[in-house]
Amino acid sequence: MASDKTIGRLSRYRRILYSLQASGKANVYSHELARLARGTAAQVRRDLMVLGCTGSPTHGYDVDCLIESVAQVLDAPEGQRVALVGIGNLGRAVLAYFVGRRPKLSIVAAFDKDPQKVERVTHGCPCLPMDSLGKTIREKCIEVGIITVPAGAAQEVADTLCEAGVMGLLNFAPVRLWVPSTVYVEDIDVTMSLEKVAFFARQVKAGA
Amino acid sequence: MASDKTIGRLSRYRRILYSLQASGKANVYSHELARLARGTAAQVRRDLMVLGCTGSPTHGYDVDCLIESVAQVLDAPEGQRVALVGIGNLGRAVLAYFVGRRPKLSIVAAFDKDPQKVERVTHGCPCLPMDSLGKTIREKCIEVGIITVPAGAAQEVADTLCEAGVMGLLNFAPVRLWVPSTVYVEDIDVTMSLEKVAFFARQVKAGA
DNA sequence: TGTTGTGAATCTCTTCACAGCT
DNA sequence: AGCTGTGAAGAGATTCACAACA
Repeated sequence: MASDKTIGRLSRYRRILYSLQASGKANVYSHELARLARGTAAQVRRDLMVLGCTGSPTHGYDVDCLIESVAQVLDAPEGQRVALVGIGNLGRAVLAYFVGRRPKLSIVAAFDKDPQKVERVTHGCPCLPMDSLGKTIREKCIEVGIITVPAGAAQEVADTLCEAGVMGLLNFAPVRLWVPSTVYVEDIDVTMSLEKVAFFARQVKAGA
Repeated sequence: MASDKTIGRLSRYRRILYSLQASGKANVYSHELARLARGTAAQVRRDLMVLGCTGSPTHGYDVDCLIESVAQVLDAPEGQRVALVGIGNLGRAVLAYFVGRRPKLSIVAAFDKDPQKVERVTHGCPCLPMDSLGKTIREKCIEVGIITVPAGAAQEVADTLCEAGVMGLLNFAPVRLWVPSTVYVEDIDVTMSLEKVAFFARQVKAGA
């Protein structure tokens, strides 16, 4: 149905729509949304086609309706639970950002192998010991895992998560994870992104 | 010349090549590299075409030669300097990961508006006050900026960085940055990635 | 045999362009 | 006039497939 890329952009649109809503804007044109989302008007319209929601030539799209429609695609009606593994600086940053932001997608448990970090509550999220990982995933019906452990520990964590029934992983560790083909993995590779930026920063200077 | 995507993959290949080198492997076939990089053999060969380096049907590619060739594309001979702005959990995570990892791409200064965090050295990187941002960028000839400040502060930081001559930005803040068209921006949008993972985690379960 | 290097084919994503609407 | 919705065209990236080679 909707491609990987479209799903990503719908998420981005949603953030923009929330801020438009907060600023009291009731309607939005595709070209406005495009400007705010680094895209073209045609692309926005294409993406919005996957939602049921239709726009009007006179007022554009209704902001509330779009938010509703995006939620219908992106959010699970019954909600989805997420576990974060690795409470280092990165893990804490992700926790701090996410807690309470999406009612339908909440980080319900964090794990670390360091007992110092465990048995506390960080950003409203209980921190649990690593050896209870599989058990907790099953008990709390957690479907998504965020891996913020060092590279050397990532595969083992992924194995435990997958075995416990997680169907999607957001992986910050700079290694390829081997998981069953039914599990969706998205990598966030900061080194790659930074090297890309450095490369194109140079190109611009050299080229046109 | 080389596309955005190819440059990204070259960076990924490099990491894999380093680990192959560390494990004493002298040669590698395209299909091996593909397996380690989530790609196809044909794709790897295409990507490697942009390097001068050529492989042999009998032994595949020479690992040392590939590393050398990738460096010739990705690294600036004279090196590039990076500044990180925003020493929160996320900023510290990025600092900790990067320090000393790439001789040709080093974070030479970090900035924060909180005086508590300033005048210290984190992970071998001097932390400076925000009001010296522009001045330091110019003095140290910094070409790349990493933005790890909250969303509300990101645009202002970007403005200062661009004005001081930075040509590339790696942006973690969930906002669109407005910069001159000569500046390359790469966004890392964790919310988007997580929502994508959650979406496809559900699809797999529902679909095939 | 099994690999590389690459033209050609294919697939996917994006943009164009315009009918239909208000 | 200026927008949406969308078929069709275009651009870009990936994969195929095979000649050349060791």
